[in-house]
Amino acid sequence: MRDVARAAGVSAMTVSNTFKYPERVQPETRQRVLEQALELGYVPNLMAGNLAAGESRVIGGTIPSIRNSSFYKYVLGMQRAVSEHGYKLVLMLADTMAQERAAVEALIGLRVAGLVLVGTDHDRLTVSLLGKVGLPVVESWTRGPVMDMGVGFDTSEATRQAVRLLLREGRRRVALIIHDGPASRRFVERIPAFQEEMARAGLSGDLVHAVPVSDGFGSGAAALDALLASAPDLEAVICPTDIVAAGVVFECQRRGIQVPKQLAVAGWGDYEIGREMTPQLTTICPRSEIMGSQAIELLVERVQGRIRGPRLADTGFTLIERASTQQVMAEAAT
Amino acid sequence: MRDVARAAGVSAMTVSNTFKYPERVQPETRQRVLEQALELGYVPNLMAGNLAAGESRVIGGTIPSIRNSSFYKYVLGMQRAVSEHGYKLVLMLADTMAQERAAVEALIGLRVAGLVLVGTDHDRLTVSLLGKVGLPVVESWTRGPVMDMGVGFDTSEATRQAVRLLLREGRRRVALIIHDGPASRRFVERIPAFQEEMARAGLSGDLVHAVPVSDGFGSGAAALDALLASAPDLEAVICPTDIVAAGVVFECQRRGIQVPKQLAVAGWGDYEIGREMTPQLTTICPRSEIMGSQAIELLVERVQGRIRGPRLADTGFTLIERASTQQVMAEAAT
DNA sequence: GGCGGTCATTGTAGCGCTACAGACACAGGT
DNA sequence: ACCTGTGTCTGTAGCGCTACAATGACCGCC
Repeated sequence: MRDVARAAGVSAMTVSNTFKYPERVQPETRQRVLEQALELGYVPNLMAGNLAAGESRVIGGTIPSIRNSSFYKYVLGMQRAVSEHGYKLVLMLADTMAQERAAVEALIGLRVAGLVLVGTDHDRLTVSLLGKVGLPVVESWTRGPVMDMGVGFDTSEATRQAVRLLLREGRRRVALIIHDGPASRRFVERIPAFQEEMARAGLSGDLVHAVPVSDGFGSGAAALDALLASAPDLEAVICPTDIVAAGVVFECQRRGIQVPKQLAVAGWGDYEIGREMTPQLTTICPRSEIMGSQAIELLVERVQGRIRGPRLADTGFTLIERASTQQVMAEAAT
Repeated sequence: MRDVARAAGVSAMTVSNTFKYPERVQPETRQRVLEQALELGYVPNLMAGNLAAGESRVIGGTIPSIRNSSFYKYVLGMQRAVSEHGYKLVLMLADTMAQERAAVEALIGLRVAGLVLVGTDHDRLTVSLLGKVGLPVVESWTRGPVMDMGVGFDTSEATRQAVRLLLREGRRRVALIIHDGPASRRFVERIPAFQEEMARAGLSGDLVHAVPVSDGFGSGAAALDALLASAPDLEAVICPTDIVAAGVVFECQRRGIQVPKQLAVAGWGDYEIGREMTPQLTTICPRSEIMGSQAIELLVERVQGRIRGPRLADTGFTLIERASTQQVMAEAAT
């Protein structure tokens, strides 16, 4: 900074102001400073700046995996919102709670202005740490209870709507596939909603099967295999993601089971593949991008002191009905 | 830090050492400090630390999009390698050159130890800036020429191998689909290799069609449409990604074109969908995870002064032959 | 008993920047 | 001539930490 100041014939403070408060310095002076900065390859040291100012315009986020296209849109939403507010978004990967804890510590170490985490399953230490440092935190993909603020939609209601759709189409023997494993507890929430809705129709909600996240399409094949073994009269499945649903459909094609005629398949997440494959997948669209931007909005408002206390934003969902669950005329329509 | 020091009855320096050089302080003292830190929710301020020490253990990365599963593995590889070396990885999204420039500036501002960028297409200012600050940079998914260091594989050779495979299977009318748009210039490299290899077999290499990245599966349908319009006798297509290849296959299913019998379809990237769909996709496997970890290895070695000067690591590729291009017995084998 | 060596711990200076208060020039009003 | 205000620029102190040198305390050895 000193070099730039000298080169431009001004004081260090003027260089600082040029970058932080451009309107405080005269256009010509600013111009001269910027030219010299460019010439010398000077980029203000954010670390020193934030240290001195005691605040940062960086928001941290952890993402459990970048495999899914829902997360893609979710991150896009966050990115768009941070840009609009003049913040930066830095992301760290966290597939396990231990990794999440390490990521959160690093981000606190960077003294980010706020944090966006996925879900409500966190290490005890992570939670107590966040409580102590008092950093604004948004938990996404959840309806709570949250540490501080949350964004998400009602997955129980979404599950119930999916069940009702299948029942309306005349299916009786309906199964629910979920994911299990350390980072997947959020799928478990869907079970009671599924069972309640089945019970309300006088049906059994015992066909629940869990598969690991990591197997992707393969999970669909495995789940179908297991479900058909215990229920050969299976008529419909609700999958944890469109990926699994696609896996189920592909496996049906291999086995000669007709979808949707013999088996209705509902997905979750409105992935691209669901729109493109044949038959197209019925799915729950989570409006991930809005969830991402909403998370940032909450954070920014909190940082700016415009809101305080716990918040929980409902970003809604849509049940998109497509060919994979439609009993009648499904093939004729193509 | 002072509070922790007071609470543990030691000096601030001892607290600092406890975190930065645990072996320098006696186990009991260390224990006492760590307890107090946990109690008070103290996390060392990385910014102040890095500022004082003049170095950081953070590596920055930009990713153009987190839509693809190749990038998923690539990022996983980087993450694994940074953990092994005691570094942190912070990621920023950059879909356009302008966004990349902003991300690079922010990361330089954070005074990261090194940077991993995707591809060699960068804003002029980004390149000159990186040159001036002298930060170690790895460009990935490329064979150069690079600013500093690079990792990647020979996409021309991969293209040639794909063409040869199709010719061996007896296809003559072969098309190449690529992506275009600002962030996709790397696909263009494949064109000369395609045309050369076709010419070598005495065939025309004029069937080259570009589609936008953003349309996903839809690009496949669009490309097939355009190609069939100009060449109804089309026998094979090489796609820029497995997503596009899947889109082509889905479109063929809609139109009643048999794959691979009437049309051979080769993908690129070894995405999950290519293994799971029917027919399975022939594809170029880029070994993305190794590319990610190799990028970090280069950076760490450079930072530690064990290597200097330009580097270009070849992480190789594999041509995986599956049903979507096999002329004979393709259906009988299922 | 004095000396060097080792080890745990501690002061001090300074990393690069910004908040804040002050300085200085100039305009306009009285 | 004096004051007030405005707009632009500058000096100083200090953000939280670490490098480095320095301080003791203790040990073993001649």
